Amino acid sequence: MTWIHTISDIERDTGIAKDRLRVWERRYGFPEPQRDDTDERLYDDAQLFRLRLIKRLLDLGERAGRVVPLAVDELQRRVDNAVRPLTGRVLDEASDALLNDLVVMIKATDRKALHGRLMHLISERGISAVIERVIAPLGARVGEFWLSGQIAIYQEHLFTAVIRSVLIQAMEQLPLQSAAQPPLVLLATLGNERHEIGLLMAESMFAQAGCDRLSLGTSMPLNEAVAACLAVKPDIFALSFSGQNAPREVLSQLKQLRGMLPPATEVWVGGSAVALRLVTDIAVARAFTSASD
Amino acid sequence: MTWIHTISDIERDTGIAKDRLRVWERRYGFPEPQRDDTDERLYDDAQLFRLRLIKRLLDLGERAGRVVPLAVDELQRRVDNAVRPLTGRVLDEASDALLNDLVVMIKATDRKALHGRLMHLISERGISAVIERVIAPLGARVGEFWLSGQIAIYQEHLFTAVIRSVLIQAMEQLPLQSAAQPPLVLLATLGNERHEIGLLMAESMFAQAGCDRLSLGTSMPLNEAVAACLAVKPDIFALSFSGQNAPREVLSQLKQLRGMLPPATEVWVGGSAVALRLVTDIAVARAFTSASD
DNA sequence: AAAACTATCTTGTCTTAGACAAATCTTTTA
DNA sequence: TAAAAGATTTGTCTAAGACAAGATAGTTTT
Repeated sequence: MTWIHTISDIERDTGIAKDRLRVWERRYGFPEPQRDDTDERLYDDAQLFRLRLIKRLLDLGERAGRVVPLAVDELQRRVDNAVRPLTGRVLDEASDALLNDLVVMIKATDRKALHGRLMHLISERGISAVIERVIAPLGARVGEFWLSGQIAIYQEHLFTAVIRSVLIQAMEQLPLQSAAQPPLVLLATLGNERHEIGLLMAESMFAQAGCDRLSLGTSMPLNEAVAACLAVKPDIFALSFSGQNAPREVLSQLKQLRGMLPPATEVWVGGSAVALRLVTDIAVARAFTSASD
Repeated sequence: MTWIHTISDIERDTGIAKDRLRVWERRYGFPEPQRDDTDERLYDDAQLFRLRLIKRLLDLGERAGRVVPLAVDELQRRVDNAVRPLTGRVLDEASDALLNDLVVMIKATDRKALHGRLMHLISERGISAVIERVIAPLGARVGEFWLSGQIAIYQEHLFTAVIRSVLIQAMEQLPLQSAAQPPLVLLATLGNERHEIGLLMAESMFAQAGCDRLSLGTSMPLNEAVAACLAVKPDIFALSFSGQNAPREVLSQLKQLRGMLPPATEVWVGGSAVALRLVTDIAVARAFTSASD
């Protein structure tokens, strides 16, 4: 059942622009799709999968000419190598078993069990610990499963929905701030970044730290984020970057941002895209470099 | 200070694809941008504004040939005419004054005042009433102000952030359900619809009605929404469509959806895109046809 | 050796005009 | 009045070539 995809489908599903796909075909000989009766491109599942792997490597900093011509297994190998150092930190057996449990719930779309288990964990260990040791690594696993097709998109959305609900509920249950003037944190993700969970995890950590917070939501254009920040004058501006982001992009955006904001505003950054490398005069929240997919 | 925009900028800011812009230029003589030294298109602010109006009318069902060649003031007139029946229902003086107050707060980016005032109103009148009579019309006004450039994008984002926080907080404060088995509502927006507030307003209404709810978030692909719905088996599947949607699209998506879901699952629809016209065997939530921008 | 400057690739995006199918409007026929 | 047929409209696809910004490699200077 090797589905047929138009070039628009591929653009939507991989994030690779049509022009780019056509030029790769011309230059590197891949992807070479079939044609329909009016000579329009038709891609199959194998090509889509290979393109997803390629996109992943490009976002990690590889160059097109070096990866587009590679065979699937070689691509897979390189992606695994690049991802393992981030995801595959050694876990004790108990944690691993717990994560497996949760993954099973996700695959069975048992939202109630998932919600209940997570809320229970939070009441036992506190939000921060659960985010760091359970939700973040779980997110990473789900992302990997999705990439390899073991989890459907809708299951990932359901997972997201449950996590959102859990985190919001947990935040509401925190005791009210005692400090008269808690620091204000403004949160956002930049550009095309749609990863809401990373942002919510960050917000939860700040919430537990007793901060006042305002989330701008995902996908803020850079200049608008700056404008908002100048208007709100927060103590901290926190950004979340998921692994979907190209490290280059992240770095250049952060530099721009730092230049445009007053020095009094601290810029904090979290998310797995950041774990790769980062040398700037911008604080990297240690607590949540591990967070988000 | 007539800014210069590349064709990519215009595509991003209006949602009109590059190909489409070029073909309009060829066929209707608009927009006819300047060229830089390498013959690439450079659009100015006036063209961007006019294109935004055109896009609005297209989304309302007009055809390109009929509106692309029109002058700005004619476009403006038609947009106003199309929008007023939705927005400008007669308000008593008190409501009007209240809305003006809130708009002033938004323009001054006074998030605390806005948050406080809305929470106070909710505690007085209840969530549903405030959504229907305050938040929804306020959202419509903000949308209009944004279109006419009186409110910056970041101000709209801040507004969204405040509303989000208010609604979530209000939902958490509702008394726990008394019914043993409250109906489960699954919520989502389809396609490119990113209007989170519409979805949150809908969720709040269901919350006040004592429903159990699960929000899939915005921008679900249609087939994934169906898959999620089949997996979760909710009693009600609720969709929100903002005015950004083309009525045609909405209708066709709804028909597809109804065909793919089991008859036992009710499909409810809300949002201003729906107010235009709708004749299907799908329930239109009267309570929130007025809701969302 | 580290930093700075150049030169040489690489690579994504823009350009052109023509073709065509799907959607929508208009007219005709039952 | 409704359905069928025909005529438009309109968005998207195609092609190969051009080019600028970014990345890499090589050279010179501090």
